[in-house]
Amino acid sequence: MVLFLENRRSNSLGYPRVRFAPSPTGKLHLGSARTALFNWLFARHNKGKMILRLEDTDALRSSKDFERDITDSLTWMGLNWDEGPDIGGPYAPYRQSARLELYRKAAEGLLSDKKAYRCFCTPEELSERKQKTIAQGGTWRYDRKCLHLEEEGEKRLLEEGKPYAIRFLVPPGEITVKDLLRGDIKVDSKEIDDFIIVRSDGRASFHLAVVVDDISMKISHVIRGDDHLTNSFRHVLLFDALGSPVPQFLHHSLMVGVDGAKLSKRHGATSVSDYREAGYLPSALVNYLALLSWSPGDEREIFTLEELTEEFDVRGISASKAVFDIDKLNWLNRRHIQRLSTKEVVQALLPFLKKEGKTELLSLPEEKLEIAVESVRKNMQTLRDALEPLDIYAKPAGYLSPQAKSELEKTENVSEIMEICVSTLSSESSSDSETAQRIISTLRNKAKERGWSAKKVLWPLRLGMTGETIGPDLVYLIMFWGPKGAAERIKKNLGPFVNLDDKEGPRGNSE
RNA sequence: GGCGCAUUCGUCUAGUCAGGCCAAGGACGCCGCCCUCUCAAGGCGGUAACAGGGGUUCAAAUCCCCUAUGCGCCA
Repeated sequence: MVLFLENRRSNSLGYPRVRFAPSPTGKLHLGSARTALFNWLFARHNKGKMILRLEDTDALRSSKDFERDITDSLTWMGLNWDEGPDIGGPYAPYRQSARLELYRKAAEGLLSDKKAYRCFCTPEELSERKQKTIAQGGTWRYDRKCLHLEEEGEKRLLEEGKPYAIRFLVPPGEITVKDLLRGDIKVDSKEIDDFIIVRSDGRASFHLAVVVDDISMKISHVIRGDDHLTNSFRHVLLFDALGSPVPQFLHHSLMVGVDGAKLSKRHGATSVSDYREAGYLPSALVNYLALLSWSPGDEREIFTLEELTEEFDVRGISASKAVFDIDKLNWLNRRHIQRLSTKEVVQALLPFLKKEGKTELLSLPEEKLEIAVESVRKNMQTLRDALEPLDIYAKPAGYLSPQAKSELEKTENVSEIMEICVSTLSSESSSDSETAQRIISTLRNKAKERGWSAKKVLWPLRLGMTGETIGPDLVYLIMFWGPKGAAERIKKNLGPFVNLDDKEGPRGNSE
């Protein structure tokens, strides 16, 4: 992407100040999380400050639960903030519901400076005039009917208590948004309506509130989604009208679903907490979100938050939309799980084991649980992927799945083979990895002596020990149960199938 | 409807600012092979793209113009 970097600081503090300003009207969305990440990386890389501001003026849709989900999710991802509603800061308060007075004052100031005016048009009147204009083939803009109200007329309407909105008087000329990714974006102000800054119910519009907050919180860089690009024209106007320098903008692309539409519920899980519960590591999610639209410029793909902080550069951000691809996230999650030690994987897994009520596994001695986890971790894409495979260690002996049974029925010399397995296992007693490996190679040799393939012995061994056709590597199974324990399991699982207590098996003792 | 932004393999992207190193590189996915007691994992290999059209130039994915498409915002 072409560069449009400027060193000019837009605040007077000499260090960058960025903000993440979610509305607590839903759980933290992946798209918002990506915006938060870009802000955070920008702040941390440039030794600036990250501000969390809650845009909670919509009392009906905002809730404390959502607020908690947002802060918990950010914290989980490792994205902290230097100022915010919970920790305060020099520009408090950090929630818009506590800043209404500021917006009211700003609106009054604009009104008395003649940079804004009262509009008494009702939605019905507006819609009627709009329809008419369109029917005549025109392009509708607010017609400034109320800008031209006689003083007397306005006074009368006010006295009557007629509700009014406050509109910003858009000055003529060209408006420029300076964007770090896209350069100078210009538009003729004729294209911009005299937009509403205070609604008829007295609430400040999004535009007014954001700009007033960004000014008073001395925000130097506004990093947000592409969907705000054309809103920024209005914001530039407001910064000017309020006598403030305009911050540097960066509008990153939107994250969309496979169908190209903005990522939403119908694409499946969309909140950070959904992914947390689905067994994704925060480091993997962060890595994935960063890699969507950002590239270090070389071929590296696996990054920790620390590495990203070090490497992050807005020049690496792409301006085009990014399709959310669960396959790549899965792959990255796998890689991040692989980077952990087995002890760390166990730790990450504990909440899931508890939640799923895996009490047999939770009551295992630490080293047994570690062997179990070690044996399944290479097949894990998500933490949840460990749950089902681990069940094999929780099941008591005395069971043969239909598939395992049918496999054993197909096996020739099954009694002889099982007898070899049991006697080999019984001759060892240590549960360490070397012993387990030695048992396997002994069995391989014994197969070879008889002119058999290794599979001829090892496959029935698996079936006999686990009662299942699929499961972890044999070495881990032997380590987990111990050689003697493994032999016992074979006897119990195969009890009704072959008589192993009888030293003279059906085919006789071949050793 | 107006305005704005975007457009390289199915997907994420490198390359575009400083035209030749690009018969376009990497990664995910997919396919195949190897490994192998199972399921996998892993290793190796393959597949596949400069939206279209004009121009500028000795040379264009890269510069200019037009068109198309997608998305966003405002109503």
